[in-house]
Amino acid sequence: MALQNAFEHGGETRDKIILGKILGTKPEFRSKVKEISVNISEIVSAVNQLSLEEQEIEIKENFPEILIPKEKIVEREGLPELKDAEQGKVITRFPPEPNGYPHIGHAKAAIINSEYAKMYGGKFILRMDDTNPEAERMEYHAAIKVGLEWLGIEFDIVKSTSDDMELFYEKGIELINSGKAYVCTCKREDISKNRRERKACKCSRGDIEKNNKNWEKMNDKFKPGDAIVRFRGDMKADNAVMRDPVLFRIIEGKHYTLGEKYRIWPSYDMAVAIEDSIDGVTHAYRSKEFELRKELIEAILDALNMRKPAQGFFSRLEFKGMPISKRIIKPLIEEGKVTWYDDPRLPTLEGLRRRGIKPEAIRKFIMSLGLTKANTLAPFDALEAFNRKFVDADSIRLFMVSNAKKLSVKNLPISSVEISNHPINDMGKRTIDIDGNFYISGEDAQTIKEGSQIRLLGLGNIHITKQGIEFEGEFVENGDTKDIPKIQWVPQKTAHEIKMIIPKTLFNGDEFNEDSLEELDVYTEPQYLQLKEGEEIQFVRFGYCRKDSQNQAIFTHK
RNA sequence: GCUCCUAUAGUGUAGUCCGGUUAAGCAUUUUGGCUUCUCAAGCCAAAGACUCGGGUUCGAAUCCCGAUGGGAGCACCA
Repeated sequence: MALQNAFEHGGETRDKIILGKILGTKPEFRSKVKEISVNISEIVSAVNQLSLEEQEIEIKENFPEILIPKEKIVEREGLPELKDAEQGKVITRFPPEPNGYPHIGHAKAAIINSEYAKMYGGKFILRMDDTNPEAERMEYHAAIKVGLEWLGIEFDIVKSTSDDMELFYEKGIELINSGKAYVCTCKREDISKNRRERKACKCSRGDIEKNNKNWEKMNDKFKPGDAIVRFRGDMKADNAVMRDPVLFRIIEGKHYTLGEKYRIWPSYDMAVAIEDSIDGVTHAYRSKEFELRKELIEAILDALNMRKPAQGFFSRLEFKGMPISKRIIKPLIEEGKVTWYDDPRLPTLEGLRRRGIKPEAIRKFIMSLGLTKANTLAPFDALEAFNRKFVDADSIRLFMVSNAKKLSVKNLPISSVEISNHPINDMGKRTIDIDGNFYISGEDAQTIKEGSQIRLLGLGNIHITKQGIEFEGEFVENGDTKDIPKIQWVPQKTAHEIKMIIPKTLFNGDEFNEDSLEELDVYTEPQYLQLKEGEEIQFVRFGYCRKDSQNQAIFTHK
């Protein structure tokens, strides 16, 4: 063994390492560490005396088996195993609130939970968490559905939290009657202050009868803010969430599906606890800002003698310089700094889609992030790398020139040229008509010298006879393709002008990046017009872009 | 302020539960090479990490204690 180790590490080994290896593989020696370590030292020094060549000979003669390369460690695929998970019996869920457009953070929660359901052959629930009529709208509900569909996430059950209002009331009354909840009529500021100071208020001493009466009053007499139902937690608890939190409150706004049918609405904790329990959710994973609520949710379910799901948490997903929260995005839209929620600079699902990010890439990317609780600010280039791999295989290759310069070529022997749409995969060919008048891109033009040769990709070599604002050249028959600049081109006659939009980071630190959207007027081949909207293109030597419309393309990435 | 969570290369992670067969694996990034009628893709190679300080142990990324950095919660939002 010493021999092997020495050979693998340049002819030298150390006794400590050999000792570790022996103890690691043969536990029976662990009680005799002292004795064997003496032996090991002797062997090690003997081995180190040998030269690398001598070691190799020794190995070949006596232990040929160790020359066989070691197996690589297989990396775990996918998500880590769930605790207490039984094949076929796992139920997970994704409970978004329809209060905004879905973004990459939603994608993470949805993908992780759906993957787990898949992994265990279980069920996956979409539950619209709509218990705050003031914030929720059909528009958002629909946007979330569209986003999830785009991501390719499938659900076994689709429901809304508000489907179970009567049940929440039932459970709420049960809590009141068992003395585990009470109606508090204190002022909002006082409640908050008491929470901070860990003091109970007088309402918590009210008897059950009074609480029942007040609960009835919440239905009509009390105004929003006058009364709330609080869970009898522990005002002295270190976990502030446990200090008699809200279970129900009065909201008079119109709910987007139920209208004004109800005015007492359950809080998040109440709703989630009951819903996860009755929906049969076995494993509830959500982002870690909810971590403190785990204890509360379990306390509520204990108080009601209801089944508890296993709860897990993962870090929030955000990209550097790409804000996720409505609080930041909304003003940007209002000020016209970004156009809408589908602005390609935004990490919304719509934004990512318009930018040309594929749902498969998002899934892979999220899976690669793992399930850690450490804060991550994922760099966008990781997503791009995944996306590039998906997109490369079926992106048509097209020519596009920016900052166009004219080039006229004399004695062209042909009037059209056929160019392959993809270098490896069979995506057909296109024919481009040519008459000797081309556009080439300004960046290439700068490096072109009079008297030199360039190659117009797929066409042929050109001997440059004049450089300047406009270029002139002569066609070279059977030009050599080695060691010569190869550039893309577009015929002037059929050039189609489009706007190229290049999204950049929205924020540098806290500061809005005024140059976050670069716009270029570029020429591309007429073939562009034949493509479907949303198709991914690779503009040769420029990068991958998504066709946004007949006149506009969005740069995806290099 | 109080409470909780967290810490592995530039970045994201695997390994940590159950210390040794991993002088730390993968991906991304960067650089070089091969290939190529693209600066893409593909292939090959290189570079690069266990936050710090103690303790336990023959042996610590892994267990314990402390410090420090980062994040979250302390809403009648979810």
